[in-house]
Amino acid sequence: MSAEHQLPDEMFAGLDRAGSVPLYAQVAERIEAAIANGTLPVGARLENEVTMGERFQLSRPTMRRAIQVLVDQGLLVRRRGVGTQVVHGSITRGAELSSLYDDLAREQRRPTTKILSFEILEPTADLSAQLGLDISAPVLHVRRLRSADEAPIAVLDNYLLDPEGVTEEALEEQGLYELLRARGTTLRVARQVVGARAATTEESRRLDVPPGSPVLTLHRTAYNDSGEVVELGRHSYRPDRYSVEFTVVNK
Amino acid sequence: MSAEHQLPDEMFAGLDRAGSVPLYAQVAERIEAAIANGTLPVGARLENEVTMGERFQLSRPTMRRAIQVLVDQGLLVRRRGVGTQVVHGSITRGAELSSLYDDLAREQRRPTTKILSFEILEPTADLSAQLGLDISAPVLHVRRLRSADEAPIAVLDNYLLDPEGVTEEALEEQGLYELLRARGTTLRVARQVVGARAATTEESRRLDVPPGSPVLTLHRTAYNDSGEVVELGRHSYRPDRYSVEFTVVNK
DNA sequence: TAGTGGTCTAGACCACCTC
DNA sequence: AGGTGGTCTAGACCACTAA
Repeated sequence: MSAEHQLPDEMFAGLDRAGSVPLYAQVAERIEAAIANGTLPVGARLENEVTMGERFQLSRPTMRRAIQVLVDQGLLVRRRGVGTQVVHGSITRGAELSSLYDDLAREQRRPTTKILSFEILEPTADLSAQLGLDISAPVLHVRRLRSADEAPIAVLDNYLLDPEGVTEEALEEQGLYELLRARGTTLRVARQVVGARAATTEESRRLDVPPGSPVLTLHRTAYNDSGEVVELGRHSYRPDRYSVEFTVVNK
Repeated sequence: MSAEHQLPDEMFAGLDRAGSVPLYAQVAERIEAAIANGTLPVGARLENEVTMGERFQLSRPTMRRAIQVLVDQGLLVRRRGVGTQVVHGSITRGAELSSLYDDLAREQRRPTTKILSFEILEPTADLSAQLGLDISAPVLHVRRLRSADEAPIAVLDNYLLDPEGVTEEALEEQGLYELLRARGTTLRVARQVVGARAATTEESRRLDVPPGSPVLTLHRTAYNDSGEVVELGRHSYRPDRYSVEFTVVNK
């Protein structure tokens, strides 16, 4: 049906085999760039993976892995016996394990944070019940107001199971997740639930919306690379200023 | 730190090498089951991949692939030099490319559907603008009310770019996605945006909630395995009865 | 029938972490 | 130093699609 799309030779030259970036990642980047800049238009059918592997001077498994990265991102679709094609429509990144602060910074807006409260909670049965988690040591609870370009966006409640190294001053400056990275805590997995409800009176005041108007809620449980819970998020967003976007791929 | 967890020999026996289910998928299923039934408790460290591969009589790449499936699902975390561990906390599946109907059926509730409207829309500039897509052929628009156990859950607006084979009667019986599968349309990728807003007057009547109360909205664009748009969804959920859940993995 | 992607093997070498 | 996962190779055979 659709003709095969030939890519220029330049694209296949000069992979860095010595550096620390894996070859499959370098190749995936190049193909993604080709899609982004129109070299590979939407709907185009790519050369087959064997030929592309030869042009990159890569083995077939490595070439396949590069393509798979983009399939998992929802940029390409593959069919046995047919080929690989670029998905139609604008390219949007899926949900990432980043914070709202990172999201806004990426979009070139000026995010600001105001700390509303900053306190250590003692481990009680009540707290465990409220968080749905067995709490056995003091927990840091932070409530913040996140704005962009002076406009309020979200009220963020976060519970840190290990408060070490997190200060009120640092939080004013950078995102919580950036702070955790700096501390050596790596977040590997997060489970998120998105819902909606009416704003509480405090939320309506903070977000400058009428009492009882809708807010978008996001509950997040984040795990470190040992699989332990390190952080809980309970966030409320102004729905006219924020929404949650993600891509789903059928395997 | 944490001791290695030994798995019973039975678990490694009897893979089906002749059937159509890939070996890596069979192995992933077994490990997932072991996590689900407590054979592999949360936080447990697995044997290393080489040993497990030998016990399954699999090559290392195949064993790795099986493990990677579960890492991508957020069930396992891996660290070089350390090992593979089970993530703490309850196991929840990530967002899948399924419909609300499928979700409810999986949870053993009795989903019902009432068709509110069923019409073919002619391709006009207005429609293209409304859907944010270039519409050049007639489109099927369906509005449905989805309930479970008699309680209304969602108002579903769907736009099918190729209406062939979809009838009002069939939609009463089965989910839209099931119907599309039966027609030979496979949905491969979907981009989704979750938001919130106040219910319209119709929504408040249909969902039996006060006018202006919050609804959770989900916009979905679904693509077939040629990467073409096949369906658009514009859904409004009663937020006390539905939320969107997904897992994010940092790579 | 020819061409495509999907699966699987049996190695190799390396980077990283812990002791 | 020893053990872990991460990357890469060079093949093989198969399932599916389209002409």
